[in-house]
Amino acid sequence: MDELSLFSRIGRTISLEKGQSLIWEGDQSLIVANIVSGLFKLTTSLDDGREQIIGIAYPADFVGRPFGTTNEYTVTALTDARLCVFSRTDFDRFAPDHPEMEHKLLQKTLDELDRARRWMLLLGRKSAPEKVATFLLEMSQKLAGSGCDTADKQLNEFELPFGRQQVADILGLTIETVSRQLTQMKNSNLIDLPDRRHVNILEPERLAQISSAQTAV
Amino acid sequence: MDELSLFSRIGRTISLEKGQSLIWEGDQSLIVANIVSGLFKLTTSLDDGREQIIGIAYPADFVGRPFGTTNEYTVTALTDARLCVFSRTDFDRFAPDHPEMEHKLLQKTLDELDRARRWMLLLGRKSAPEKVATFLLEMSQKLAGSGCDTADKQLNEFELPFGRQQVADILGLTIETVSRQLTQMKNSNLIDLPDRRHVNILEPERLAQISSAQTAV
DNA sequence: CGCAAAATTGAATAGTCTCAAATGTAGTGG
DNA sequence: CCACTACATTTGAGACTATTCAATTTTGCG
Repeated sequence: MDELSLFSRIGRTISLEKGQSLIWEGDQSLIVANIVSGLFKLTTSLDDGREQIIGIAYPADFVGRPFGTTNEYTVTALTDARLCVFSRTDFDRFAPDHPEMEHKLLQKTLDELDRARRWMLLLGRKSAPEKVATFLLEMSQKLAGSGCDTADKQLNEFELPFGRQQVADILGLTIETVSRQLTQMKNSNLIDLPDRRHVNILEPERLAQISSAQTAV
Repeated sequence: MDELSLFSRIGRTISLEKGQSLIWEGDQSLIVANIVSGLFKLTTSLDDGREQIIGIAYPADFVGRPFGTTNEYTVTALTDARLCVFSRTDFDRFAPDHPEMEHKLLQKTLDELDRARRWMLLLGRKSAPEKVATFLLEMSQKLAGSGCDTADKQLNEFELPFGRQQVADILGLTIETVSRQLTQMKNSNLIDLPDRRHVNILEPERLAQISSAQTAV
């Protein structure tokens, strides 16, 4: 990310408080940004308020729509956060002259596309128990990657960075269904829920079975 | 696409018959390809056979996973088709030296990501009637873009390149539900279905209302 | 402690799916 | 040209899952 640090000079660092939005769906694409710290949700909504979380952005992730005129989604801070913001036109001019940066952005975008498409299978074809199980396993893997406590590939005890409604918006369910599935899993001793933000996976294998993981051939 | 034609020399053109697959989910990513002619579906499946179509690829589209080891989805021809195929390792070596090509690929990938995310809203939050209405409008727009008959922005009479089961796999519904929604729309005189592959949109505005299109602010 | 927000629980409903049967369509060979 | 077959689609009835709406409980915070 050498060139990115070079590029950083034409950007400016800003802070956002939890709940504030950086970009709105439907607005003109005026800025792009690199996340320095904090967690963001990317969302689209329907007129009547139904909302779908279409992505989560972590530190080092890139948000905004370069080379395009319109933002297709809203970007909102889930925690207090800091970003390095660039004007989109500056970025669009700068990028073609810095192929190494574009290459990295391409790789990130390809990864994001794979993730989005994997999630489409969940949204279109999985049942509520399958959705919740998949979500919990995915979170345990993602949060393990950040390397908090152990160097394990999976962390069975972790803090959820989302409220129940947000989990529902990620899975395409209602908050009530998410709640019911979680308590049911707790009652089956698959997981423990010490408080509403913490999850403890007691039986990862059984949870994986429930999640209908694709056959790793 | 000048550099692409240069690149084409290290690729070879192949033909696929309707129904044949070029790439399998879970397999190693050995090839990437440019579509010359024909239509493809990108799919992921669960163990028990449930399938989700996560994308459609048209001529000039790029398929396969560069800069990665595993294919996350299956690529299958929906019609007889021709492609220009490259070994992934060749492509991966070639690409970083051809920033203009990478730039175009980045733009395509960003567009794909936007489309995938828009579809996540449909899969996660829309009802069956909304899904079918959205699908019909999207198809009429996409097929109008190819410029068959008129230069209109929307073509109200068109041929569906999918069977009912494929429509179901695109929308995350069952074939029966798709069928019921279509006949219901036909009975309401919203659309006409001359034969099972042709659709005629009689009332685009009313269909747009049903589709719960996002507010274009 | 008391309040507002978040989460859980319950009962009833609606919507989609499942399973089964009937109908329609395209392609083949007589 | 027609009958026959295989396959795709439609239709129907019933079951079941997730939603809706309402009420209750829990949590975090001033």
